[in-house]
Amino acid sequence: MNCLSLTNTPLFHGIREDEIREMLSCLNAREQEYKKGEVILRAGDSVTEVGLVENGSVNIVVNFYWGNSGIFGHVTQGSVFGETYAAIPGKELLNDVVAAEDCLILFLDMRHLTTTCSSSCVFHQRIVQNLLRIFAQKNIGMSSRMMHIAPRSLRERLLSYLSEQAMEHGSAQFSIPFDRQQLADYLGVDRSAMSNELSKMQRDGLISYKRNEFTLHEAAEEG
Amino acid sequence: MNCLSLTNTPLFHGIREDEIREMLSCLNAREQEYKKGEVILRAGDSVTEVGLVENGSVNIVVNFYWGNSGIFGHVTQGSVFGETYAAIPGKELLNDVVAAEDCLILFLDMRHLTTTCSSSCVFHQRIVQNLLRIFAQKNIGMSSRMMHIAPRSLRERLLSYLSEQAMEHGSAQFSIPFDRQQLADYLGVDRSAMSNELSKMQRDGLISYKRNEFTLHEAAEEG
DNA sequence: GCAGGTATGTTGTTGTAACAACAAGGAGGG
DNA sequence: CCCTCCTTGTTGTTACAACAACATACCTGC
Repeated sequence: MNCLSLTNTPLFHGIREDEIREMLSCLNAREQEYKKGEVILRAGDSVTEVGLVENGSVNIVVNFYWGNSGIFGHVTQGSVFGETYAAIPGKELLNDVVAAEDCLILFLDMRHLTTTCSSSCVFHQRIVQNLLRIFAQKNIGMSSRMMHIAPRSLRERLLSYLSEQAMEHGSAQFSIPFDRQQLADYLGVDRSAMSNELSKMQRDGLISYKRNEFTLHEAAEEG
Repeated sequence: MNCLSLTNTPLFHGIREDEIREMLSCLNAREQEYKKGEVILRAGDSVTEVGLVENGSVNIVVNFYWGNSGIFGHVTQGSVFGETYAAIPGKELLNDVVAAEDCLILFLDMRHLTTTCSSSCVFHQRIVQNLLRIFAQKNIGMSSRMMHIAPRSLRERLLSYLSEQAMEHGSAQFSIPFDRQQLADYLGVDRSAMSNELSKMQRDGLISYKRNEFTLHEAAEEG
């Protein structure tokens, strides 16, 4: 049933399967199955556990005051949810977590995760580092997206994104991991408007591109 | 010189001043002063330490490919910076950290923070929990802002924000912590356009407000 | 090579939000 | 009280991005 090897999850990365099995009881872990559509966590709950998706996937659902709701995140096999709220004791959950398909969730108590027990301190440390890394990666992802969405104009958003990509690749020439539609969604703009703006930027000599291959040009080339 | 009590910082919260002093050597801590404008961390650096602002404040500065740059964050006394990158070994910093004024920084090695030493395990645990809380709060702040900025239209952004505020206050009537300009900046829109939209929404019967006091109305009231 | 589908680019129209400029309320100080 | 500063609301104009509809390029299986 459980096809997922916990060693390969971000949370247990660096710990052997047999060591994990040993830890689970000490960690006060519990497994629970959910049918598609079942609510796993509800807005208003006080969360003390991290949920690890062993099978299937879950949606993060936000409910608005006027009754409508929207899917704000999707957590797939091997990833965790609820960690943000579990890390702030007493903080009430602001969204629902709903099974996107039939799924199996492993719940781990946050306090047990972060508190060293007598038997396996070294693994606790490892898990803590993994947890911190998970948070940090989420943080980086969100803050760079924020950075790109902050400018008002379409062109500035594109420049901000391409600028960062160039930085990351350490080169003015690179390929991006998105197709046009995905990039548009990421930047929160319309796809065709974006395509349009890209070709204007190319005409203006700022960039050149072919499909996903981009090259950034110098700013002031007019001597 | 050091007017800041470390006990009152989010990182050392819950640990007494004298206990902190004891820990600092064990934590491999070092203090360093910077003059206004000095670069504390530079894009491309590999960061292993968390910086705690004991005095003054620092700016997070992003450099774009075309030479321009922008201030993307401001870290004040008692708060930390660099924690995100220190939590991901090997990850290169994507922005500069610059002294916004003369300042004193306490550097703490991330590995020492998260690795229990023989003498004071209980405080390490506390610090780890504090670190996780710091990350989690940053996460919540960013993801809710992302949520509000995601919609294209001004009205939807306002509804998203007001909806969340109602949730948090547990009531359809509440006051918001922003003035109009701050709210506009937060939502990434123009202030006057927002004021305009707010009055339209009031005319449409969706909400009513007076200054910072808002009341949300039912969606379908036509009976 | 051809057919069908998908991804990308192009164009024109329309709505909406930024912008600018100003009016109307408070709040605080002399 | 008057004056000034600051915040908020209002209006009209303009620029720009969403939208729709279509054209072209690219890919895949046949």
